[in-house]
Formats: sequence, structure tokens, C-alpha cells
Amino acid sequence: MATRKEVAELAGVSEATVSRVMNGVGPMKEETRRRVADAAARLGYQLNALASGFAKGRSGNIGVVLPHVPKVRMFSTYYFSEILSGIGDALHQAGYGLLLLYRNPRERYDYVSLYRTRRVDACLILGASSLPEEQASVHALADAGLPACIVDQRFEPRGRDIPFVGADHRAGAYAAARHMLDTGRRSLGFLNGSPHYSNSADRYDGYLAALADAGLAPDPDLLFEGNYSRTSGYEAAGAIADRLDRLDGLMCANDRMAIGAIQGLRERGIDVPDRLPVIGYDNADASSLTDPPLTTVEVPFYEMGRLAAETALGMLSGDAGEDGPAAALQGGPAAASQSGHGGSALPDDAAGAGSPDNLEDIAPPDGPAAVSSPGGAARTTGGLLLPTRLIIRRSC
Amino acid sequence: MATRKEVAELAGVSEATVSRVMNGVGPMKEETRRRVADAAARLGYQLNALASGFAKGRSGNIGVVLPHVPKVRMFSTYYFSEILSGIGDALHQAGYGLLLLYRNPRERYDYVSLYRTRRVDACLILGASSLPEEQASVHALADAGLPACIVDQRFEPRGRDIPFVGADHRAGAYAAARHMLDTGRRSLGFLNGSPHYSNSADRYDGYLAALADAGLAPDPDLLFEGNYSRTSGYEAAGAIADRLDRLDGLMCANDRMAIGAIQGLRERGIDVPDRLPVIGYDNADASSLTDPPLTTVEVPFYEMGRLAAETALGMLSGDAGEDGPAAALQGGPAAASQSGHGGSALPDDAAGAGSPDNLEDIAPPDGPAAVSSPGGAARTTGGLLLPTRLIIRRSC
DNA sequence: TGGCATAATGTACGCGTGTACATTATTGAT
DNA sequence: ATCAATAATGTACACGCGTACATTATGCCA
Repeated sequence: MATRKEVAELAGVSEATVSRVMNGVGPMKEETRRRVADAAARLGYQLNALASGFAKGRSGNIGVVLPHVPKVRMFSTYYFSEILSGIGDALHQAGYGLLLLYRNPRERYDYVSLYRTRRVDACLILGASSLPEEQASVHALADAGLPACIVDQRFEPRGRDIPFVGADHRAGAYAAARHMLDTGRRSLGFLNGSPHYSNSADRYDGYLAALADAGLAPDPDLLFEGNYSRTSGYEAAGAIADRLDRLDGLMCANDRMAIGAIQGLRERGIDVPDRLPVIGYDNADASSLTDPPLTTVEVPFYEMGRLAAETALGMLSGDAGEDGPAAALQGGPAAASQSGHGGSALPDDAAGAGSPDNLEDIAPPDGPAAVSSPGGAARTTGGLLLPTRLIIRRSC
Repeated sequence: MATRKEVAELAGVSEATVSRVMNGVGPMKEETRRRVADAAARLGYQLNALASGFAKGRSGNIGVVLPHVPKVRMFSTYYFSEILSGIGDALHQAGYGLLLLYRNPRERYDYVSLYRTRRVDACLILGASSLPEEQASVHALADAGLPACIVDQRFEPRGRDIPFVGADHRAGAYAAARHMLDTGRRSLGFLNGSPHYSNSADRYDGYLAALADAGLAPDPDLLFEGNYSRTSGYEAAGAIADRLDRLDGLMCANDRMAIGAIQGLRERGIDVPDRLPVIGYDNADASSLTDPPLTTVEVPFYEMGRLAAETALGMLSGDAGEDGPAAALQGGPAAASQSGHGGSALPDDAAGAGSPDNLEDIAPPDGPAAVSSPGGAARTTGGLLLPTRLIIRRSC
């Protein structure tokens, strides 16, 4: 392992000069720069990231926190892998490392220690819910005023808050419900996810808004609840079948529950879409594999990850970022809509089973103080909401 | 941020004593230990992992390398998320961090720099293939003699080699083919994956062995090739349909291709399983969601990740580990078969669609010098092969 | 009580870097 | 040619910890 001292000797300069060359700081003669670079190359010298981080008091790593319960596959892997991919690209581009952290949603998680021990410089929190332990953990992090970003989950505003980046699920659910209503449904059921997620509430809002716009009153008996797992959708099929005489359409808060519900309905001899049209949400991988392929709402998860990472990084590099995640949208080197993944590009093999249809023009009447911004994302207090898109297939 | 000095002063001891208490090294009076612990607690002091790692020359992080090509979802997310989960649990238990690294499979990747810059103490390589750039990168890592472990991919032995942990895909494919043959198929096609993966070759071996045991000769015209993506299976359906008159069964090297193939076949009016029974491989999430549910081979991905992590950690903590990954099996605090995930436990909602059937007794005649070991895993030169299990559903 | 082995603690330094500050070289204007 | 401003480089130290080694306390046996 070559060290800075050896490079300095070989190049005939001081260690400080080597340091400056390696970091590209301060003015220096081009010839000196080259001599040092050559010496470093000849010795195979590279900065010791550990020592460098130690001297700067920064690890150079961003913690990405995922929920994880042993033996239970609670969440869609599609969801996380897309977001992670976006995060990974953004962090790599900025020269940061991605430290993957698993958290048990039912236990208190000490975010602050991660910073105190310098394991991470910032955190991105994925799959958070408002379970008490979880909320308390996040509040402690917010109170400490540490750089972080919450992905796709909003907490109730309080003094200091952590910025979030999510998707406009209210608009997405509105578009889904609207599609059902526009195609003649009058009595639309809704299989929602756990109320611990702000997602669920947002989707419910969109559902209600679409009903209201169609002059329909919501029927509490047509509201079902699962926990976003396929099994919970499968199990909900019983209750749904019981209300079948009053239903002419079913909307689900995610694809996995929709798939489970379709399975359960089919086992009861209820055909989808002939007897009961169903619409999902997420545009997960599996949604195009099912029979029938699932009409669903595409969510820009990759972009979400990217923006969340850029938001957190923005809080690190000055700005004393009280601006929230919108700053990343405007100032980032690669803004959301230009990064080449997501947006209008179809993910891998999503095509071929139904014609995607951009229905951005069908917007919900009034979001939560949302204002559309240049990237197509809406900015709300303390957060950013990315636009979603309806994908029409054959299930409704 | 409290520092060691303040703790030492508050406790009335030297900094060295604080250090010893925090790390639990050397003999010390219980009262001293308590005094220091109290002082640390009162000041909210925690070890600075960065400084500690710097002093020890170790980052405390293990790099986990994943293939990643922008805009292309090349690999099953199920596969990686299961393996990652196993890795995460093992590393967390050992107090190590998980640094997620994305690699472009088509470019050379400088593993060695990761160590030289002290970003990681060891690496776990996932989704590796024998593409030239990739192979060269791995060889350089092996030549440097650095601690690492390759997951589910074997490279040809050479001087110094990196240990690997994988699954016995030869036996798995044998069981799958055998199941087909035992249920009356005589003319079994095989849709294999890219030959850049040792997986593919192993599965092909198992397929051939089962044919041979049934007294059948392989028909080269019934061998198809995809790239493990659903799309490639979908596209292969054309060639498969062309040979339909000579086929009475189709075996696929993974579930995604099987699902794609079934879709393609159905579009050509070929019913599965009535006209052509199909069997998959992996027991991915989606395999139980399809119509018909897919008979497949379960692979203990979680265990695979756990064992790989334990193998790499074993190379760190002495043993000058020339023993290969088997050491982790015997010596680890939680051996494979006891860790509670995988093994006989069904992953989440895999049940309910067909009766799983353990066919471990149907073993291939002769593996590549494989010897079964206490954990049920076979140990081969330089690597460990975990057992697979046939899961019978309705697609064949 | 003395001596010795061992436990328990303190002292001192190195780990490799970033950077504030001091110093020297260079340039340009007068 | 002189001086000042600025560029370019060197010097010196802090960052927080682990640990080899020195030192002191303790217990045990004769």
C-alpha cells in the first residue's frame, strides 16, 4: 500500500501538495499536478477513503433504510429495487456510497446513532409507516436536524421536519377511479392498504374525489382493507364476493393485492373483467404477467429514488437546505425529467400487453396545496410529489 | 458530540481505559467498567466508527456487488432481494455494514481499489457471469488474495480462487427433468439461459443426466436459449411452437422465461399444461401467481446469502481461510439449517397453490465431486452447493 | 513481611489525511 | 529596479481511536 508520503518523495513535493492534487483544491502549477499524478499512478496510490473521511468527519456513505421482518416478504421487491436503483445511480454519480440498513418496523430504530458514530452522512428512509415506534424514531431524527429524506411517506408536520419525496397518489388514485367511472362503473369498491401509510390515505382521497366528481356518494360497505400483500388481497376476496351484488368494479391500492383478489375471486367463479373489472396500482412487474393483464397506475419509482438521494445530498453540500426537496429538482446536475429512466420510457418489458395511455390531463380538482413544477412534479409543503400515469390493460 | 476524553474525565480514568471498556478488551475491574459505562451513557458517548475503523485499518463494511444496467431490468428482483436479505442478516449479526455497489457487467470493475481505499473489508459478488470483462475483474481480485465470496457462479479453477456459495442446480434440474419424465414425458425440450452463467451449464448437465437415466438421447433441436428474462421466454415461444410436433414437455431454466414462454405459447393457441406441460425454476414470487401456477424448483436464496456472508467474514477473522466456505457451515454461530428462514419453511405466501413435495431422495447419479455435508449442503472444490427442492403446481 | 506473578490502569504514539497558516516564487505596475 | 499582490508550495497539527509498553495495584505464598 503506497502512502501519501512516498508519492510526495517520488514527485519531489510536500505531502500537502499531493493532497491538493488528489483533491483538486487550490491553485497549482500544471506541471506539478502532472508530476504528482504520475508518481501516484506509478506507485498505484489512491486516497484512503477511510482516513480521508476521518479527517473530514464524513463517512462518504448514505444510509438507505429498508423495513425488514425475518421470514416475511412484506413489501413488493419491485417497489424497492426500482427506488434503490435510482438512489444508487444518484449516489454513485455524486461519489457517495450506499449503506443498506435493515430496520424492524416494530422496533424503535436509532437513526441518530448512525450519524453520531459517523457511519452515514445522511439517511434515506424507505417503506416507513406511521406505526408508533417508527414515527417516534423519525421524529427523533427530525428533532436532531440531521440531513435525511423520507421516500413516499408523509408524516404530520411539526416543528422541524424531514423532507420527503413521493408520488402524487391522490392524483393516481383519482385517475384510476375516474377511468373506472368513465367506462360506466357506478358502484366502485376500493381495496385499500394499511392506514399506517400516508399512501393509503392519499389514494383514498383520490378515490373519494373521483366519486364526488361523478356525483356519487361513497359506500362504506364497499371499502375493504388489506396490507398490500397478495395474501391479504386473496383473503379480501371473500368479503368482496359477499358484496358482489352491489359492485360493478374494484379498485385496489396496489397490484399485489389486486392479483391476490383476482385469484380469490376466480376461485369463487367470479370472472375478471367480465363479471367484475379490477384495476391495480404500481405497474409492478407482475401486473403484466397476470391473466388478464392488469390495468394499473405507473409510479416513477426510479425517479423517486433519484430525487430523494439528490435531496439528501443537497442538504449536505450547504444551502442549509430549508428549501425542501424542490431544490434538487431545479439545481441538480441531471434533473428528473432528463435522466433517461422512467418518465416516458417504459420499464423493460412492460409493453406488449395493452396500450399505455397517458392521462395526465385528467387531474384531480384540488391537491393538498400542490403546485406543479418544471419537472412535472408537484411541490407541496415539505415535499415533492411525482406524477403518476394510467396504464390500461385488459382487467377493466 | 461527546468525545472519549470527556468520558475519561467524567469517569476519572484514562482514555485508554475508556477505549478498553468500549471494546471489552483486556482485564478490568467491574467497578471501573460500570463507572465508564455510566459516564458514557450520561454523555451520550458512542464510538466513532470512522475513527475506530481508521485506527484499525478496517471500514467495517462489506461490499455487495450487483449487476446493473440503466433502464434494463435484467435480473429477477426476487432473486437478489432474497439473497440480500440473507446477507443483511448475517452481516448485521456480525456488526458489519452492507455497502451496496452497482456494477456494469460489460465494463471492467476494479474490485481491488475498493479494498485499497478501505471502502470495504471484503466483497460479495452477486449475479456474476463469465463475460470477459467480468471474468478479468474477478481474476484480478483473486490474484490479489483479498477476502471475497462469489454467489451462485463458478469460475474455472486457477491458482488462487475466490470461494463461492451456490445451489446445486445440477441436482435441481435433474429433479425437474426427472419429474417430467416420471409423469410420462418422452420428448422434453429445454429452454436454457445465457451460457455465460455456470448456472446454465449446471442445469443443462442435470437435464442431460435425467434423460440418460431414462434411456433417452438428447435432441439438439429441442434445446432453446434465452437470457433469463421474461421477454426472451416470450420470444422463444416461436421456436418452441415450431417444434411442437416433437415436444411433449418443456423445461425452463428459470420462472421468468417459463412465464414468458407460456404467454407466447398461449397466444399461439397452445395450452399449458394440456397441450404442453411446462416446468420452471427458482420458485420466484410470480411463479405462484401465473395461470396455471408453475411447477418449479425452490432454491434457498436466503441461505445462500447468509452462507456467502459468513464465508467472507470467516476469511476476515483469521483462519487464513484456505478452507473455503464450508468452514462457515460448521463453525458459524447460526448454521444454515437452523437460521429459521428457508430450508423447510415456505417463503411467505408460496403455499396454497399446489402441494409442495420434497423430492430430495431423487438425487442425480454423480455430481461434480460433490459430497453431502451436515447442513444438507454439498461441498465441492472451492465452493458450497445448497440443496434445491421441487415444488409441484399445476403447469405440469 | 517480603517477593513475585498477575491484574489493572496510565502514557505515548501512530494510523493517513485535510487544512490553517507561514513561507517562497512569480507577476505586473510603477 | 522595487514593491505589492497573488500564485504556489511547505510546515505543522488536529482528527478519535487502538494498542504496545510502562507503571502501579493486588493477591498469594512462604
